[in-house]
Amino acid sequence: MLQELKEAYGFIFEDDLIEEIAQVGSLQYVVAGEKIIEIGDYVKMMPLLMEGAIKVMREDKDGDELLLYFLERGDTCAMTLSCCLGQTKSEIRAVAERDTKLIMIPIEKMEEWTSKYKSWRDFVFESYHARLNEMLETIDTIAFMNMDQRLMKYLQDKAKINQNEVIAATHQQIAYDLHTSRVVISRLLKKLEIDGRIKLQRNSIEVLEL
Amino acid sequence: MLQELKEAYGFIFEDDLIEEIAQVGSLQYVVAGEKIIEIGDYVKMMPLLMEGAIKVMREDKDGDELLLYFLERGDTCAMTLSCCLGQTKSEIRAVAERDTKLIMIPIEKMEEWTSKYKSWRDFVFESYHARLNEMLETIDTIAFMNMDQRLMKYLQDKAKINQNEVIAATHQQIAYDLHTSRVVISRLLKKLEIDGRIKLQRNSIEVLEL
DNA sequence: AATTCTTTGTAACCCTTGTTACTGTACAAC
DNA sequence: GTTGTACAGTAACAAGGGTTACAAAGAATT
Repeated sequence: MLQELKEAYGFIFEDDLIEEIAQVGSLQYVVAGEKIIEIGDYVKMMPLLMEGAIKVMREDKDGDELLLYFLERGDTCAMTLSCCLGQTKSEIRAVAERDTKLIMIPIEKMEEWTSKYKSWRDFVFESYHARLNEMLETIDTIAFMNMDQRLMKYLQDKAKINQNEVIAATHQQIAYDLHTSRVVISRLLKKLEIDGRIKLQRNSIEVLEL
Repeated sequence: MLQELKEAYGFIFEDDLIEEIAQVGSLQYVVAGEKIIEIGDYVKMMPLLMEGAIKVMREDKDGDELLLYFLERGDTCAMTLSCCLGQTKSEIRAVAERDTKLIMIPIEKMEEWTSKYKSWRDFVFESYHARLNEMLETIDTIAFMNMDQRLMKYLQDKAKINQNEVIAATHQQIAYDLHTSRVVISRLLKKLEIDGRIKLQRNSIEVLEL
């Protein structure tokens, strides 16, 4: 674990801190599609993403969903972080987008490391910064873009995070992520295909324009 | 200044820190409507809100605007905070919603206080937490609500932040904040008036249902 | 091969929101 | 008072996107 930690976080954390993480952190593997955190959960551990990717979603009272953003290696979930510190319930749902390896850190360490390690403080601040910017981008997307543009951006983001220009997803699944209906997605996807920007197959979409 | 600082922040900051703030901070008065930070500005000072209220806006390349949230006494702008730490440009615009009194802190102090004062760390984390939740609420609003609901929520929020159930605003100004057109706002306001939820006058709106 | 289930394509329709255009009214400046 | 300007009301229409309904095509099961 130590070696992997150094690979993923060696550039930002001091050796002392990395060793502490290796000691108190517990490895956890999550297969693609599996839920990591549910809305309303109390968060007792903070995840550091080692490998894979995580999809962060928002849901309202009526069960309407919306994709917020993806997390990659080196990221941590600032929302979770925020919940850890405040001892509040999770406001979001996290689902493994790919097979994912996490290191879970007990929240008691948070306070300790924050005063002890400058690199940890910087990491936490940087995470908040990154997450606020992701949220801003999400707001830009839903506030200023039409559904066809949102869809294209979604496909590009998803191809990138899965490191594969062929996306495995049904129209219905995409519709959930973008908080719209399957019919709308089918309609727009067909239009994108006619325009030569994607190629449609059953259960998968190839993004031609990246 | 010391006395006011104790009133506004005495419950969260140690006396030592409050004295430091009083020493290095500079008071600044901003009248309602005046701009505080523009998109693209480099941020050299961090504001602590003593009195008044600030409106935080997002704008895209085409000049389309959207209100993100309001800040009140005791708040700081986490976006600014985030920019200070990262030495990046502002992603948002801040405008005084009411006459506002700020204490501006040089960003050099940030790093120092973060390692020195636990209460400062907690404040910064709490600010991030609050801002992330505001952003989530903003996303909920634009993603899950219709324009009539958004408008009513906007009027209520604005009445609250201005501590006055009579809102001074033209339909056009509201339209900018909600990123829609004047005609749409006029239409929906008239409907809200017919439903007995507000009362319309020229240049002002009285919110009856709070 | 026949059946069933899942996924996709598409038409028709409706509602919300955005656009254009025109009118009337309050208010300030002259 | 007359004029000009900002603000508000409203009609008519357009566009985007949500809904319902149904058909066709793969894939899985029997």
